[in-house]
Amino acid sequence: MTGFKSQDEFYEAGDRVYLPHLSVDCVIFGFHENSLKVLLLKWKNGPWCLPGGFIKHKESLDQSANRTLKERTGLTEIFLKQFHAFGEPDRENGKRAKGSWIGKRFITVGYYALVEYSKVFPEPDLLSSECKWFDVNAVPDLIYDHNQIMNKALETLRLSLNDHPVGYNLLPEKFTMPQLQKLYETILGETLDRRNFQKQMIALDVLIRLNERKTGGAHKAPYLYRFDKRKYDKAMKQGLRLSF
Amino acid sequence: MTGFKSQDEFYEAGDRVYLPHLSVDCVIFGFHENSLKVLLLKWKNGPWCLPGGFIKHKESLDQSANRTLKERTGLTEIFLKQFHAFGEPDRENGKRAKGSWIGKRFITVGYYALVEYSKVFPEPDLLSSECKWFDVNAVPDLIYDHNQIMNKALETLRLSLNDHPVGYNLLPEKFTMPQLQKLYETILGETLDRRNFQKQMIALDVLIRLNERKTGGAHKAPYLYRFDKRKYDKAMKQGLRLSF
DNA sequence: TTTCATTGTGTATGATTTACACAATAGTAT
DNA sequence: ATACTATTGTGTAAATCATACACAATGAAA
Repeated sequence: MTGFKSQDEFYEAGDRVYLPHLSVDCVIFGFHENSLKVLLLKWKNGPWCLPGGFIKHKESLDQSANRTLKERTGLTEIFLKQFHAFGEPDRENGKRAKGSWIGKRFITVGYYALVEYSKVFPEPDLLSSECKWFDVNAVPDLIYDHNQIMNKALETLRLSLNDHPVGYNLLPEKFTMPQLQKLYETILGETLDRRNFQKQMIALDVLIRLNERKTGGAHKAPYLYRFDKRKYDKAMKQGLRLSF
Repeated sequence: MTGFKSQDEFYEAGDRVYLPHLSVDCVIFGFHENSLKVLLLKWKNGPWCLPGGFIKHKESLDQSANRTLKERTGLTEIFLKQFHAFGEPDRENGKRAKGSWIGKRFITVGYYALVEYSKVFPEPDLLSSECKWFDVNAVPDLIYDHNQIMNKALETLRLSLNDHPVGYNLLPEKFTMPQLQKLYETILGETLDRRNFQKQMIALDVLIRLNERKTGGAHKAPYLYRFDKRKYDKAMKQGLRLSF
């Protein structure tokens, strides 16, 4: 909602800047304390919703989604992927502001993002009072069809796990094997064998084990790893194939 | 373009019926004479393009795509799947009709369909003079970004082959194992081992071998098969897993 | 110093995938 | 009629991959 000073101004004049009937919504995933999180916004005096935005007249869908993401998280150059367009005519039942351009029917294009939790500083937008992380298993009732959109994003993420080693996008630079495994287990919603998991990850040949261990935990200190960017990019181009 | 009597009327008054800035485009795949085909339209005095349509004010995206498909092929209840939305601001460079609603920028939602070639009777629309099948390997230069849209559809189809036994949608009711294999080979763009292919297909347990053979070929007559709808549907629900 | 939860590591078994060859047959050519 | 040719139908062995599983080492906390 760049360029608007107030909510009223946005309601009245948004259609000079944005295409009518079209929006993007972002399902922003992060990983923290062994659980998968999603970033949500709370409307002023209203329900929670996915962070979204509109499409400027000379802007691509991807640019619009990136802009939304930057405004909510401060992040640029992050993993962002379109996954589905939602266009039921009644998807926004109960919409207010009937008269305004924004009260009209909207088709929304869903994107999901994978971000490093610790690098995000959630920022509400003009219309919202709060912006914060929720555990994906404890998402409240969202506005319109936003629960459905979120679930579809999660499903897409699950299905694409085997082609995209998501650790690279969701974990901090240095991480442990148990952390990486928890990430997979959280996304898949099932537990995995520790030894077999490690074997497969090592076999991908995109990880470097550092000569450091993560201390501070109450037990045996695990090794730290990082991704080998060169090998990672090469593997991505060829298309990975995992089997969980 | 239901309801319009002429091209002029459609150009002038389309925006009373359709949402602005939004369209759907359909990549309709068929299989004939051992090659994968795609159905294209030719604009009057213009280039070839994908069959597309617009979204009525109270219509969902899926309904709009289904309507387009029905109008071009006569078919209903066919396999139709949304795969991507295309929204570059310059994707329609060189567009005519600048003044009209239709001359404005459009975001298009891509669908691909799998249809039985022999059941289709291609019908041009108001704006086009021809509607016919092209081999996917011999598609002409299409308007705007339609080549890109088609390629993305093909890529999506390839990636989803292992979850959707496409034979059911693309082949006639009775077909031979070599036909089914050719279909897979054509979509994947690689050859497969004959015995291993058959083994996997049989193992899916969705095929019934008939006590008939296909005669007329110059060589040994192959058995005919058909899908066992019950088992097929059941297998679909559980999610297939092939490995080509 | 003991305890406890967690980490690091290898092998054997079963399942899956791949590679591969020869006899039967339906038309075609002679 | 006969031989020819391209294509079909079929099974097994080897290699690869996925799975199941246990014990010693360690770091912090008690």
